[in-house]
Amino acid sequence: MNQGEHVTAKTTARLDDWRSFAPLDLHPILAAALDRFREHGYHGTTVRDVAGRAGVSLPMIYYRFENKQGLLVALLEDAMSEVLQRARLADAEAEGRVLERFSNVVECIVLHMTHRTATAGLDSELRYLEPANRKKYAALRKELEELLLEIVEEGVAQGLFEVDRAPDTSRALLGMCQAVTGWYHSDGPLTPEEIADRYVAISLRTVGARVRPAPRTHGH
Amino acid sequence: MNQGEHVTAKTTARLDDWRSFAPLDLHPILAAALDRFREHGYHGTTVRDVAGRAGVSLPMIYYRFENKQGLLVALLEDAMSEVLQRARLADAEAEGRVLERFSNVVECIVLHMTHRTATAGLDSELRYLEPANRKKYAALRKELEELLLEIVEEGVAQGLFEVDRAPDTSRALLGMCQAVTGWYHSDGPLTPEEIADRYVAISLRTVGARVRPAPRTHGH
DNA sequence: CCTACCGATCGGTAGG
DNA sequence: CCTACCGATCGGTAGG
Repeated sequence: MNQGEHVTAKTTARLDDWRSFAPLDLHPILAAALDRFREHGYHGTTVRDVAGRAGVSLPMIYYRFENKQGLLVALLEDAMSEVLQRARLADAEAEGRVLERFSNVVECIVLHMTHRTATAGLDSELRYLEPANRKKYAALRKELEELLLEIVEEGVAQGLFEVDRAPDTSRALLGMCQAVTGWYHSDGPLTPEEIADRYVAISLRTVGARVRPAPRTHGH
Repeated sequence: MNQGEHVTAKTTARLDDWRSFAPLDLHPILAAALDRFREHGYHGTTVRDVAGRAGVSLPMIYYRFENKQGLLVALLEDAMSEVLQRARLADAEAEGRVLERFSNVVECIVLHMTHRTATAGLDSELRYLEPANRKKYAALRKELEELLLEIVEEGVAQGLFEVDRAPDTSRALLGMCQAVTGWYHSDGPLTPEEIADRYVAISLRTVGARVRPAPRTHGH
């Protein structure tokens, strides 16, 4: 069962600032797989394509990874682990102030969708994961959903937010953020930071936030 | 170049009530293709799979449709045409009352995402369309986006809605609705109508609608 | 509207 | 007996 040293995830570097995004430091094979999956989808990509683009032999892929599925698993889990880690930092930084917790987490998620569009956009390929792999990924995503839900519920409890149903609302918000990967391009008119700010404002309305925080400006 | 009588779209029946959804009356080949595309994706589906499930020979597929791409094109354009047609009816029914126009259109879009989850969920396969086909589909979708945007802008103009940027907000709303196809199941706890109602409420907050008399605590 | 096929390529693995 | 690979090819299947 256990063979060699397959690269699974753990490509993510240590994070100290949840707002800063260094270029993804992926194994060349994963970088190639990501590129092809984004362009042709999981099933539209051949392992030979990946090998060719990575400049390695096809057997090399199977030496480093269990199989084609292993490539998708590594990319998906890497991305989800990273955004989850960032979201927890963003949350913690607010030191319990609900409005700021909410704003930080939404900002962080949208920054992830823009700075990490390629990996974040792989979310739609999740259905091609084998059941065991999907379960692991779903568990990670559920943690993110529950973090946001908990914040929304706390906001309601404190009378700062007004929503009819917190679970529906937080799920809707997450879907709204995820959809950014469908249209964002790094050469578009808006920076990731601008988009994140706008989505924070939109999200605050969605939860019926009573107090509007002073607009944040991004200096240089 | 031109051969036979290819089924393109036009499977949609005439609509008189935008809230009622009859079962999709798809050509058996398209129904089979839809089933396989949903389960394995476009590239994960073989034309032989489709033939087998439809109970026809593989060449029969190519007799009725131009190629594999033609199956996806027909399904995608059919679905988008239908929701667009419904949205226009939903809009017209409000006879210019902005709050109702907005509520109707959002309700209608969410009803589409739930009653038509299979076809609506094919949206993520749009990137596999050849450029010419994608352009046609994108044009249809843009009409829906612009309908919603126009309503949001009118609401702002009339002082009924409060948003920072109408284009961002309406795009975010559409993404929020589209995401419903990712989790909705007909055997879940909520009916399409219940989900639509909840999304209307959420969306009204998102546009800052003065849906009920604002609590007059102090001046604003 | 079927049988019979094609050029090429699929994901994955052999021996060395 | 391990690692990092190679050229060649496996049994089957792809869209047409």
